[in-house]
Amino acid sequence: MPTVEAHNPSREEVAEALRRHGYRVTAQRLVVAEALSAAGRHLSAEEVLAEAGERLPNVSLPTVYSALDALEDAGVLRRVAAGRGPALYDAGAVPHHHLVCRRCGSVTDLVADVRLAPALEGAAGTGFAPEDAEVVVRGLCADCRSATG
Amino acid sequence: MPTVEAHNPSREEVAEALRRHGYRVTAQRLVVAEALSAAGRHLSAEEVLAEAGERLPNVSLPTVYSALDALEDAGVLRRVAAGRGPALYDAGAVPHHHLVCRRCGSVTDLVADVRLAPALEGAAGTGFAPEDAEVVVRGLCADCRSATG
DNA sequence: GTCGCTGCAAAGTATTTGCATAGCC
DNA sequence: GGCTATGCAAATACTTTGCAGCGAC
Repeated sequence: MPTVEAHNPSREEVAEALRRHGYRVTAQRLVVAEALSAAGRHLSAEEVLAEAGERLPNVSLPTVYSALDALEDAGVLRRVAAGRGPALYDAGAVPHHHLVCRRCGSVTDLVADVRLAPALEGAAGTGFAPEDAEVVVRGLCADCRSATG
Repeated sequence: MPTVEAHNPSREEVAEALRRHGYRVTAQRLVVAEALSAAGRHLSAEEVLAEAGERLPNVSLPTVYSALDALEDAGVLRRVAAGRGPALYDAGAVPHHHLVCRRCGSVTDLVADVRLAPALEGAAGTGFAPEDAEVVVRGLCADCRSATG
């Protein structure tokens, strides 16, 4: 159950975004985007492969990585700044915040109303071209907190 | 030139923090903390090894990782949520924000006044024990912007 | 004196690259 | 039809683990 309601872009919208950024539209890329949307949570490349593999045979891990790169560049999904372990991908086009556990590396969504405009303006002032911003809260998740005190 | 003035904790303060968290104080750990402070920017484990190696002979990469783990747990430094490539470490005890380039993975500091209290409160409400929070702005750095349009 | 930390080597995991073929535009 | 993306295999990059000896407490 996702903490944030995502828009879940349609195949058309994904295809459109890919074309607009100069990428070709392939079945693999659409399936990868769809698998991530359907999951409704953060998935690693390997988990994406498992999901996508059920919808399309003979999908390989390198292809998943390649598709994730293209989709990220097209703005359809984003790579989540995880702690340790494999990188996680997030289907949401809706920006939201993340809770990262310092101990186990888990990443969960957080809904909070934070005014990020000052950060975006400050970024633009340094020559950086900001695209989106999120708050990353680091600490201990409920499980790790009760386990280690 | 660091964008944020760090406090650069003394050896005593680092030793104190290690002891308080149940870690032993070793020359390697002090040197790793010192190398990171002296650099005044984000370093990868390998870069830390290069810096530390000049101050202490026979320091190995696994020891650097081990020292970084202990120091992070003791709150002396933090692992920066980087994009691609090796993880970066930040000596600053002072929380600040980061600009992450989606293209080249560079991470630079950002000074901005953002009210993070709502995020911390929201996190605490879910059972998560927040320790610190930062804003991560994603986009294209000046170099990548001019290179690819 | 005990137990954790280091150094070295080696393994393990995550991600990228090379090359021939298939498929989008 | 040209040129990019795929699939497979192999390589690379990063980080962790195992074990014997040293050193902090």
